[in-house]
Amino acid sequence: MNSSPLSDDLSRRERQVLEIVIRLGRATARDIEAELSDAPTYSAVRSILRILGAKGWIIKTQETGRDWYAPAQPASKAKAGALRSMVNRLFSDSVCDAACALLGDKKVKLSAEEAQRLIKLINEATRK
Amino acid sequence: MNSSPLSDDLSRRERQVLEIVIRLGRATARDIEAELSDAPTYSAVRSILRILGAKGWIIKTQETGRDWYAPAQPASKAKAGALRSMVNRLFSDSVCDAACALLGDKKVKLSAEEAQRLIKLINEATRK
DNA sequence: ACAGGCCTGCTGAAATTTCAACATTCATAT
DNA sequence: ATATGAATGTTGAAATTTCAGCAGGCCTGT
Repeated sequence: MNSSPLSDDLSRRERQVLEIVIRLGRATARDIEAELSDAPTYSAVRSILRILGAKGWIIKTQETGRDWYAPAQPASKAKAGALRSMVNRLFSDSVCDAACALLGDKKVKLSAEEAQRLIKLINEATRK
Repeated sequence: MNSSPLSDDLSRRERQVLEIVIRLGRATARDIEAELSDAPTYSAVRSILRILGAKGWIIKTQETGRDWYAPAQPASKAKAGALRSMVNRLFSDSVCDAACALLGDKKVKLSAEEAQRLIKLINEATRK
């Protein structure tokens, strides 16, 4: 079925690191070490990256002898996929319920532009 | 800071199980065993539940000698929190970007009621 | 050219997670 | 009242995850 990337296939550290790679889009091991709040050794970070590579979640490229890591899927797809997977697991796959939970938070404020962008998408997704 | 429930504090299995408890709202160990696609022993499921209890994520109540498990927070809060945490980690905390990723999926279809519900929330969240 | 620093690849051990088995207790139906 | 099936609590070993150290290679600046 639907592979649940950030959920079922990865250990805790692996997921943490993959999420950082996805958020940054492209990063070196040092970047990731810096992002990790409770980071272990640089060496350990690299171990995790190697595992993520072996599992096919990230790809490694060389540039002047330095390794760069990026999500195997385009970052936007990886993000959307992760979100959908969580919606599936937590909200019984109801995108509407999830979006409501997100937008219903009193602390969330939107600019006029943001509101417009969202409303446009909603209209497009509404069946006539 | 913001505790990242389903992210940093839990092992893979623990998160899997907690997500089920949150989705169901209230469940017995047997229920969870049934929901787990790659379930181990009933006994193992209970081990995980015990750990989740010790960590404070779920609470256990007795009813005619049977144990029921429920999220320590109301399920709706737990869900919203998990979502927010993912938005924070993957979308640099931009609720708008996350909602767009969710609603922008071509396969997502909304009913007229759903669209209305969302638009109402968006209006309320938009600063004048 | 070479020294210093930072990178990589690899390896194996510590720590955690995951799991199953066992003994015991409790509800229920006969 | 008691037998039966199912639930619980606990323990500890297997499996995985997590991590650090080391050797060697590649840039860079002097």
